[in-house]
Amino acid sequence: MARTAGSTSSETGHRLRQAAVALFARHGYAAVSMRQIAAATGVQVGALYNHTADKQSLLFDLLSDHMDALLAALEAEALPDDPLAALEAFTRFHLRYHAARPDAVFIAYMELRNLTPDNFARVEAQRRAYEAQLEDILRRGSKAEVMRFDDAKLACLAIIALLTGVTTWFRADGRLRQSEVEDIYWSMTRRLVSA
Amino acid sequence: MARTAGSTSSETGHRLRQAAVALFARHGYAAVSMRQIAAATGVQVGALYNHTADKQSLLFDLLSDHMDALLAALEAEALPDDPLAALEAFTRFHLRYHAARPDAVFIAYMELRNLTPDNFARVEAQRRAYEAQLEDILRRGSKAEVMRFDDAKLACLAIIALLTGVTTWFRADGRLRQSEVEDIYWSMTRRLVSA
DNA sequence: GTCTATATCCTGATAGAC
DNA sequence: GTCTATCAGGATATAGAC
Repeated sequence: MARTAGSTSSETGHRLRQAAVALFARHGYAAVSMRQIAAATGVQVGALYNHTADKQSLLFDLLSDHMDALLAALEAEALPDDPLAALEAFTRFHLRYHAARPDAVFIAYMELRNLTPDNFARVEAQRRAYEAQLEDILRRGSKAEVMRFDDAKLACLAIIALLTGVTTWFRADGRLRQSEVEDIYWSMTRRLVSA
Repeated sequence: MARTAGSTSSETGHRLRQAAVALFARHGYAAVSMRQIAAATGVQVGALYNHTADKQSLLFDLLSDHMDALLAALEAEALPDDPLAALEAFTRFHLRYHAARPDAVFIAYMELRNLTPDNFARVEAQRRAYEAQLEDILRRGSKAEVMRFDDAKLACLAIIALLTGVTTWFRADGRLRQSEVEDIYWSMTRRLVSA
């Protein structure tokens, strides 16, 4: 597990993490003080340290737990064997999962540089494990000649960037519904690698 | 002009801005102190304030000047009238310009949230002006039936995300040369909107 | 234009009462 | 588990000598 200290299940611990995710997403890790987090949690600052060893552990736990949950959710999807069907399932899963938790997604790639080198390496490994699943789909699609691209690694990174970019503008009450966005982005992803 | 105080042309002013871009890109605006910037500039902290009104103005000037320069460089490209040729020119320009100044590009979209609301609005307007150029190409391509997509705005955002994502992994001494990356990404961009 | 010194405030983290 | 009080240090920004 990612946790180094403190409890996840306690009510205060839960509120602490919710407050930290929201504040880090809005202002950035370095710009948010433990006092601000305490206020948003509804306790005094000293009480926070019953639930996290320090500020760095708090950030690491948020990121690492997010990546754990993302990987677990993807595995629970049970992607089809057919490469094109798997790519569609991955695309829709990625969009749906990320749209549902914009704050956690945002800090998971904006606050990487505020992790200590050790913690960064661990979160990076989790991120690579996730991307490896997409790259595997692409390689299988290329081998089966139902997909075509110049470079599997770059196609993988391009699709991740394309899909994750949605989080910067998507709003649940915006012009387009979640399902419409999914359809449009699946259309673009399919074209990107079409044979 | 973006500048609110201080000089651009002085030697110290120039070093200050170079140091600030590098440090903000590596550690983030909020995590970098004026003392660190002074040390990297080669002066004492008090001297910085002869070249910038305060830390916020420094950030704003860096971002705003970057966007100004990006827009000016794009206009200097004199994109072709033909929509597909224009899209290729835009794609290669974007990749080339961004690969050449990774630090400035990085902070230009990572540090937006550390701008005051007024400053944020101004930089956002500059960014929209840049994206509007791409959207115009796409609309002309659609009208001429040499491009096809479900939604011009989303296709625009998707292409920007796709291309800008390159900055997160591209290294001049990496596996691929700049020209190879350009070719591969132009290939993917073309497919994305192909009729 | 740069320096040193300083004002004022805020930071993460801890100690010990309850 | 939460509180109050506090420590030691670092933050931005300014003043005034040179």
